[in-house]
Amino acid sequence: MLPPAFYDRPTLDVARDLLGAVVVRGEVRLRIVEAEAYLPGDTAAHASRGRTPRNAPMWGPPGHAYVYLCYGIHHMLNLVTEPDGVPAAVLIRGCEVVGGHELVRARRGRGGLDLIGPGKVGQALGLDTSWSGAPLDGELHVVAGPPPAAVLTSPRVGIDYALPEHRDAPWRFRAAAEGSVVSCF
DNA sequence: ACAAGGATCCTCT
DNA sequence: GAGGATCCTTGTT
Repeated sequence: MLPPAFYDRPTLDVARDLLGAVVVRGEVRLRIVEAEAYLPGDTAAHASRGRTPRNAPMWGPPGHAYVYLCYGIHHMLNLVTEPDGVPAAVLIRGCEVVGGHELVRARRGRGGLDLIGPGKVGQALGLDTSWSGAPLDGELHVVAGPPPAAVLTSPRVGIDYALPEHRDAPWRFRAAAEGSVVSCF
């Protein structure tokens, strides 16, 4: 499984390198195909408005989860990066189911196995805010996987409130679908 | 103690 | 393509 040192690096590098890796909780195994970086000093990041009980894990040691509730419904999974004391994380925005299909189907209901969208990832893993701050070395962890053949970058989603230089920064990373040409952006 | 809004998803038209 | 769901976190009174 990926060690804390993997996360203890510049967040943009970690976000890109997470593509192809597999998030594991029990039977459920999800290959990461889309992620966004939230950097120190980034006005799109929760951490930019100061440390609060909710976002405290972002300041914590690397290799831990930061899970929060969005729109009262969706549990978002982030992986904390950079050294202890530096607030940064990678949001897992999209995955492919590579194990535990039945459990994912049961958790997602009619939603099926499509896991493009951070809320769907949290639901497929059965996460809630009690997982926030959990180390990624136990029931929830990440293992290495084959990297994608190509990586697409684009601006991040849903952060219109951020300063333009952060709103427009290409800090969203997506694995190019196998056999596809560059498109969809 | 209160009000506002959010790193979204699903359904319906 | 638009709107509602849904509730916690946060900053303010």
